[in-house]
Amino acid sequence: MAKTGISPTRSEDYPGWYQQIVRSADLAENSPVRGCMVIKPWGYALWENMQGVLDGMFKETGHENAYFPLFIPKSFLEKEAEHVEGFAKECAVVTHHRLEPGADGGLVPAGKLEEPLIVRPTSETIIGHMFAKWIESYRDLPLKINQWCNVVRWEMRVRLFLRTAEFLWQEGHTAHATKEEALDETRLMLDVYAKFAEEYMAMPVVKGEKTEGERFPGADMTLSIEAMMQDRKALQAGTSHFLGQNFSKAQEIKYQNAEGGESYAWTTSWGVSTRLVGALIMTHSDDDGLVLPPRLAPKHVVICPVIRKEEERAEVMEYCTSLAKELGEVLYDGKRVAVFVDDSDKRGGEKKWFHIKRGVPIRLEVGPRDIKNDSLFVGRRDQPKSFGMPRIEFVERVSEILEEMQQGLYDRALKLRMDNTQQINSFDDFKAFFTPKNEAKPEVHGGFAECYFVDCPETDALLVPLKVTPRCMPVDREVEPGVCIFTGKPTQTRGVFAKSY
RNA sequence: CGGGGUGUAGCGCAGUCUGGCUAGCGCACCUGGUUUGGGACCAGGGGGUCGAAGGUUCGAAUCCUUUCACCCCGACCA
Repeated sequence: MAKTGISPTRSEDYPGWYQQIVRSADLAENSPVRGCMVIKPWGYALWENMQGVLDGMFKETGHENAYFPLFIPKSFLEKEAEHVEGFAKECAVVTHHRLEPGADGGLVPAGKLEEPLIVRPTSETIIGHMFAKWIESYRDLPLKINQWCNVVRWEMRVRLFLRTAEFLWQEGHTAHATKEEALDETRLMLDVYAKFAEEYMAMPVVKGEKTEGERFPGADMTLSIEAMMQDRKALQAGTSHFLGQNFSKAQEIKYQNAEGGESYAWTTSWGVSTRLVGALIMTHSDDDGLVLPPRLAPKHVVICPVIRKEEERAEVMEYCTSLAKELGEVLYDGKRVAVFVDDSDKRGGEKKWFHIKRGVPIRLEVGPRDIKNDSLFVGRRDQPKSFGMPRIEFVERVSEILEEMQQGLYDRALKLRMDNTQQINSFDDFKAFFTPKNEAKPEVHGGFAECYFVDCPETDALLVPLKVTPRCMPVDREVEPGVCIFTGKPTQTRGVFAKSY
């Protein structure tokens, strides 16, 4: 069948396809508030599953959750110079605390605040302030805190989940006695993110260090995980920052060491956001709709009763209910298989497409014919054709099938990345790699280019017209001497370059 | 903030140049019927102060003035 669930398709119009996926899968929609989205139940359930897994991983690595204020006094943000510069342009500012009736019948702000409050764009400053109070002795370290919250960054251009003015995230903040310990923490949390991305989202990532230009404002080192989307652009999916003593010095996060002297703590921060939902969509979904990795899918199996005559209803429904109960006892990935019966009065085809678009991994169709044979009609979201299978066999194998799907998604995504990653050794080849054949309406092109380079302003300047950025300098790779393809200088640094979101 | 564009039903649009019946169409929605192993069909129906304000006119979605909002391309985007 040529007809696709989603129009436009990926190759016709990738950004348009993305928007349609979000809409058709009922994940989120725009709100009356500029730049802010409404996350709908199906999208939020997905986020909740992500939260659940990550939260468990944070706790396993010794972190505790806490909550800090939404508002940050302006003076707090002013303490770390680079930090101010990085965020000042995109802050929402609260200046009043009351509304009064105005002349034209509307309301006007009144009660001007002595000091404006900033809606947090990130919480280093307010959390650092509290850390300074909580930390007195080396015995109070390390301090490892995480917060799940919303933040606001006044973006001019927004895309649902990928970049919105308000978004949900977690931000981890830790303080350590030594530099080495803080660096270990920074690396550890990057590993946690990479593990989550690969094992749960089925999304392969490149772990690496950011160049100076791409670094978090106020950090000494920023690590990130970078994933390739289906249009071959890179998406930064998580970051972990080593903040050195920049914030501890700005905020007086000091402790008394074992020798009795006073030392500044070493701090880190790390975060992932609802952008991961966007990453998930762009990694796996196809021209028929959303595709969810089973480990994060809010529902694994939907049972669609096929009822042709009213007399059949009771028997079919009873069969479906008992099947749902039986499947619900099966364990997948350490939890019960999430199964539900869709008894809405949609027609068969419409119902099928509804669940395809929403990415439910497995659809089961059960009608009188199947009941007679004690078999099921099984549709897998990763395969175009449905097939019959005895009920007993399906119940036995459901967990295995889900895991097979999970692995299949990862393998497919990894293949896409490998097929579109090239080692490039000259600037001419580099330009050719990133220049679309059709400038007016660029086709899907490029990918990840791995090149020797020197992180310097000359390099950055050459990248600007190509709209390419250094994504990261991969860690865990052997270092050999080479020549920078941009400046011709000798170097030992290799980077991954790509167009990005 | 610069350049371009668009505001008409929940969504997508036509109508505006050249003013004129009760403002239309597709999808969605509601009702009834026929259907139902795959995105149904037939019939009927509900839903609009045409972005806002002012003006011209016998008459404005349409012309004029002002204004607001949004979108696209730049710029910006830890």
